[in-house]
Amino acid sequence: MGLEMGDTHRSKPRSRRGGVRRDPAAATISRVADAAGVSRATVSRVMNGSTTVAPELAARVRAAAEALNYEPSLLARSLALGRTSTVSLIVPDLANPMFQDILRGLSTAAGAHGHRLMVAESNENAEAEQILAVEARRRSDGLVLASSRIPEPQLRALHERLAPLVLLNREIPGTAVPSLSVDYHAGIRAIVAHLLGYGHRRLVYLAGPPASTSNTDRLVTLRAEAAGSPGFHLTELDCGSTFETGHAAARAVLATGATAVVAFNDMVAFGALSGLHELGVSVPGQLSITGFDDIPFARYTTPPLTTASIPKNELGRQAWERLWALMSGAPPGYDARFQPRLLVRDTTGPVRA
Amino acid sequence: MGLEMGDTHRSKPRSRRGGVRRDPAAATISRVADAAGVSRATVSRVMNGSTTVAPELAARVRAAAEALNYEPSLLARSLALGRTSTVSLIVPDLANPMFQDILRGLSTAAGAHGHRLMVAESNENAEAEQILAVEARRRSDGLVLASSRIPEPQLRALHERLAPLVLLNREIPGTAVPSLSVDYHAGIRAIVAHLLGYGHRRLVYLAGPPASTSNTDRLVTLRAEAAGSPGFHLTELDCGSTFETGHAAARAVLATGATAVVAFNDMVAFGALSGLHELGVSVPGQLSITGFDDIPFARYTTPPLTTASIPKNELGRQAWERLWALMSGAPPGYDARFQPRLLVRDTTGPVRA
DNA sequence: CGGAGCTGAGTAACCAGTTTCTAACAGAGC
DNA sequence: GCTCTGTTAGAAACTGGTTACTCAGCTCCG
Repeated sequence: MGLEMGDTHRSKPRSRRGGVRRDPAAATISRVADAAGVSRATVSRVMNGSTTVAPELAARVRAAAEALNYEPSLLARSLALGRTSTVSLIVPDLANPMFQDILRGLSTAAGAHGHRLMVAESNENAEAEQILAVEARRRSDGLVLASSRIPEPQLRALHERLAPLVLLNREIPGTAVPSLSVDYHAGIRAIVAHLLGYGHRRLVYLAGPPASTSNTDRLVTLRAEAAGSPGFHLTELDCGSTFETGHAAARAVLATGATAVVAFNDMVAFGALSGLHELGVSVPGQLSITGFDDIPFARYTTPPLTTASIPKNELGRQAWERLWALMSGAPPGYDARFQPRLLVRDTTGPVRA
Repeated sequence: MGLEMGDTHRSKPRSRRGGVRRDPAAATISRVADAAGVSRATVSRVMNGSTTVAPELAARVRAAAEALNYEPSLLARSLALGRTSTVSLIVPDLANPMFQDILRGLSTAAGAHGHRLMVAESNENAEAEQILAVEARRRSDGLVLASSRIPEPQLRALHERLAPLVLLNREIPGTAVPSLSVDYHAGIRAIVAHLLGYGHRRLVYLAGPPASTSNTDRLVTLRAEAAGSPGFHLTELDCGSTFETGHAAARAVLATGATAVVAFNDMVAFGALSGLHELGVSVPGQLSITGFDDIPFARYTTPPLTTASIPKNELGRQAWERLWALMSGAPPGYDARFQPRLLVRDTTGPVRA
């Protein structure tokens, strides 16, 4: 049975009046309906697998769609359905492998539920992040903010516009916004205990971006530990979150006279390691270094990096679960705070006698 | 002048009949129009900065929009305008910093023209990439495929559906699809010349993903060089494109008896460097290693990596230019093939006597 | 043989915007 | 004072889909 170019149900002649200049050859549902000699409703039913269409009619519609290379407009579909089947993730720095693992976990979980992930990067810029967040949210059904740098007051003012919203490594106290985080306090305590155990008493902290709340967490704990242990001396050095900043800090680190370096994260630790190596400093002989996150290459540095591992993939996966619950009206799970696991590798050792 | 909750132009009562369950409190253009006592057309004009609205009316509309927290639906807007002001980028592996630089260049350039970038990752999977490409393209106004792993026949069959399309490190001969690429042949020749200059004659190539055309390019050139230089012996080792695969190849590299390693890219080189170090091999004393791409941390490895640098940011920026030309009907620029620049750092040295 | 029940497909309302056309009104010119 | 013209804003068509409602036609049963 061939295609009948039936006239019966032709939609009213398109006068192209209020229209927009647009590809006139583009296949739309109306064109397919005309070609198959059925109504738009029937085409829609066939395309969506409704069973209430006679097999022979359905075949004709499918043939027409095929012949015209028809693909339903996702835009129109989303508008009609009121959902895009898309969720967004915003991260401060895509270059940080930590966020990539989160991204993968989220993307995979979302994909398994038929949702696509859109990713945007704020480049550590809180202003840009706010704009991005609002816009990304408007184009999708839900939003995940990872390590948001948006200051608390703005975030608090914004969170209703962003819902359904899930936060990673961030929370808004007093609201119901689901939050998944890492216990940086515990991680830092483990690192400090490890270093103290090796006899280190003079530590230097390479601080991350000031807008990072997880940086604040680390700092608070370090100061508390320093205050609580007699003989423990802590120096703080403003650094950043990248190789470059870590590398650039090497000389300043040496100047502090510290015997161990607690870096904001693995990238900074790696940069510092490289910088110190260039200065002829042996690690861990002269100086111990720790990172944080356990990004993939941490175990391949020379020497392999002692760091605190966090469940990045799991953060992404559970972020999806919370978001999905929110979107489908179910109660989201309880907030979770993951405990980092100290991985002792070879950048830490006994303090030099 | 306050808000008049005028009734005059109220749109016909919404019977919620054909409708979808949806947030009934959501601010729409109709609601704003009602609140301001004007028509939807007027609200639209005000929101888009049309000057043909009386200032006092415009103010009333703005006040109403403000009061209702109105934000135009990007979906509806895109549908009506026939454009989304969004472009998509698909990469095989977001974890590769090389793609991040491309991403940044593209994102920045697109942003400067009021366009947003959506990113998706194919995980080196050609099947997934095809699906992603089609879907991403349908949600945006244009598409950039970076180092596409889609086999030539499929890509050729697909390229019209994907237009406007720009390819990075890939081309479809005989079509008008703009393509920006890196001259891997030249890069490899430079690397080989450098190694031969140091006296190396036995080289091993750590091959990248088989689906990567740039891997094929490298391989072709290496074989040609080997065939053309008497005494030049080449071994090929299947590897991959990540730290892990490079690391895992270390033992096999040693077994070849080669004096120099040409790695597919910097990540593989880094992994191999780490693996060799663990085996007690000194670089470049016993073995020289080269990478490719010059990703940010290449200069921070121990020792810093000799590699071929490519203009990643520029690839992204020019990809936008080509795409923008395509979208606005202008002639895209000529295809360009960028010449890598050899960066001699410290992982290469004279062959051991 | 007629009415109830079921099935299948069309009609039209709807999503939330933009834009063309048109009508009302005001001011200018004769 | 009347017509012509220019502005302004509303009505309605349009983007491309989905779906509630309706109705025609068939089957089945009393």
